[in-house]
Amino acid sequence: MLNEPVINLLTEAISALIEINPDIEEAILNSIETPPSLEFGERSSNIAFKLAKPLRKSPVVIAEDVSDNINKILSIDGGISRTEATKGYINFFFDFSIVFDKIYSQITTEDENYGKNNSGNSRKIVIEHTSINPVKPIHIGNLRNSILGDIVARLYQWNGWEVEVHNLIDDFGRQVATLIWGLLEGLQLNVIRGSNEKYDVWLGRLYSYCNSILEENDSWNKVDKVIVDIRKNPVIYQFMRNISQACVESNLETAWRHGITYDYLVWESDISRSGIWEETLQLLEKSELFFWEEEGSNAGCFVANLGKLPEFQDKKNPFKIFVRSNGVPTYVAHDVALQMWKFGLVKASLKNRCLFKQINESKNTRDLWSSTDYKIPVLKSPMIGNADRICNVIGVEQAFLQDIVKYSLKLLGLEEQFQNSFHLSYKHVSAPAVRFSGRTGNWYEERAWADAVFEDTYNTAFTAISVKRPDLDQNITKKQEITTNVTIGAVRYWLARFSTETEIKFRIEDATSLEGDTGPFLMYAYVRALKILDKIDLSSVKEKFRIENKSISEQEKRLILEFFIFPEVIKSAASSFQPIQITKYAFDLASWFNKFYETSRVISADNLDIQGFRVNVVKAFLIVMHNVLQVLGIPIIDEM
RNA sequence: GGAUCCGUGGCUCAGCAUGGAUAGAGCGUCUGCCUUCGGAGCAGAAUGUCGUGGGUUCAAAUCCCUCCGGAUCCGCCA
Repeated sequence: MLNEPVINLLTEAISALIEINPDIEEAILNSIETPPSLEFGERSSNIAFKLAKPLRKSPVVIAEDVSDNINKILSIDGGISRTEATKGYINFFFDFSIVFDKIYSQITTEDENYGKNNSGNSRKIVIEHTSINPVKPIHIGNLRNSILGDIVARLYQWNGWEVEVHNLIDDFGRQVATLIWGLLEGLQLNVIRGSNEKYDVWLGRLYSYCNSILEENDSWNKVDKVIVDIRKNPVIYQFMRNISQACVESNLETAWRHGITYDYLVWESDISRSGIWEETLQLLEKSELFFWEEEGSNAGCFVANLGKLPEFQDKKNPFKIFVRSNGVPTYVAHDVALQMWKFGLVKASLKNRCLFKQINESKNTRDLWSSTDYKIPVLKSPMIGNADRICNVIGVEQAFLQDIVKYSLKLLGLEEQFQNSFHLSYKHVSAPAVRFSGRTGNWYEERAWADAVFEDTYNTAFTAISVKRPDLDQNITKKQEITTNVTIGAVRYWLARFSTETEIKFRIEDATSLEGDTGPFLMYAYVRALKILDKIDLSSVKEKFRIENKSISEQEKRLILEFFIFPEVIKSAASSFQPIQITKYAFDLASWFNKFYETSRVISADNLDIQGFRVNVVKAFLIVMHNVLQVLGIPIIDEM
């Protein structure tokens, strides 16, 4: 919206110097940027540098020519008051009295939809996240996964996609079998559950204990037997399923308190028995790139020949085993089948039931469905799967396997699905001494569970609020409500504000921080803005005011510019799967509001025209900030 | 051995995709702003060979190569 008049003017002015072709059009489009400082205007173009070679003139001269041409054809209607050539750059200066008018009417008209677009065109994306083994509580590393996935889900909704969030429960894996082995052996008698201990926390301790016993006696083969029993013995299966279900429900409590919700729980055992692997195998067998190996070390295995793809040519071993010689498919084969199922390429005969009504931080309810082993489905379920796009949120250590999943689709000639398979990969959360690994059990680092981080942050926030709001001592319910919301905001923001390629170093004082580049900083800016409108007598505020560009301060201009770019940030963050872009934006927006707050008095403004203008700036800010917080899943509160 | 990612003030991180104006934040330190539209804030100061060495370019934190340091992956494990 801000760029369009700039592009039009540039194109017209440049056409006087050189013939416009699509390449130049694109170069003009890409040349627009935000200058480092407002002394260089509000928008600038470095197109003169790009034209230096074809025109065989210096960028400085070109910039001056273009700028002169623009000033000849300039009319104020587009909001641009003048241009200036500086050191080869062409800088555009806006008249904010005009520009703000436009953005204000757009923001107030669209209100809580400001920033949304329909580029998804109702296509469907399935986002899988969390997906932890149901034997332990959620730790801070899992929480990073969940929050990244949750924000990406919100982003896709804002981009007009239908979103379905899956959480895969691996109840057929080695970890569950280990736990079940321990329970069948009666090891729970040695790990007594505390009276207030959360169920998944206790299971986690028990699971850890099981591992240590197996390690001591080097008796891992006992787990192999349980793996078979779980599959073959209905009584043991049901026992396992009940334990897993209880663990998942305990995990869900943790997720919900952090504002994370799901649409569908996919149970690995249901998936395994639904026939999707067999169906997938039939499809794979039709391709000559997947075959049953008859000789060599892989004899008797069903393998994929990845060496046909340039991406895998330098691999030492281009053959990836999908089915072992004993007939059991590998993990990656399951993942390929699962991916095919999510795309609707194979039809699983799954039965579903509605488990819970989830309530998120905006008090909206959302049904949580689950696959089930019940003989008869409880209710008719909504359409599951049939995705146009898939995003799997999985740690970077699984990048190779996710590549195999994706490229298997390519080998099958499923180019469309190949292009729409995304792996949102992120690095681990680490402590100075230990890396939290769910596998080995050393995740059991004190205070690194999601619930513990929540509690620690809660306590820090509670102390802070006790100091800042002594008046709330009389209203403990309100105080707890605010503390809870501040905690959710702090933890969410902290886990989302790092690039996914950065390994987060877990330090409790960073995680629980409430000042500076944090969630509460954003929430506080919003509260401050609300308080202005609360306090001012709106009936005396001028709705039609006259203001000149020169009486609009730099802080006001910067804040208004932030309003403009929000819709672009929503698009960019979704297409790059980088929630950090939203946290950065939210922080900038709040920062500029705070600077505005310090320098531009609203209630005691110099005159009623300026006051009317500033009231509208505050109103626009509230809408944009509200929407950013919504995308981040940070609670929107009116006092703190 | 092969592959991928990371290395930016004392600490924790943005920026790199698509090369452009004085390399940005937050924390910590120091100085100011409590006659507060709510100080979880604001203004200012100090702190940088953007790991090293080369290359490409009018221009490199950003692209290419070398080396150093760190992480991860390359199972008939899941």
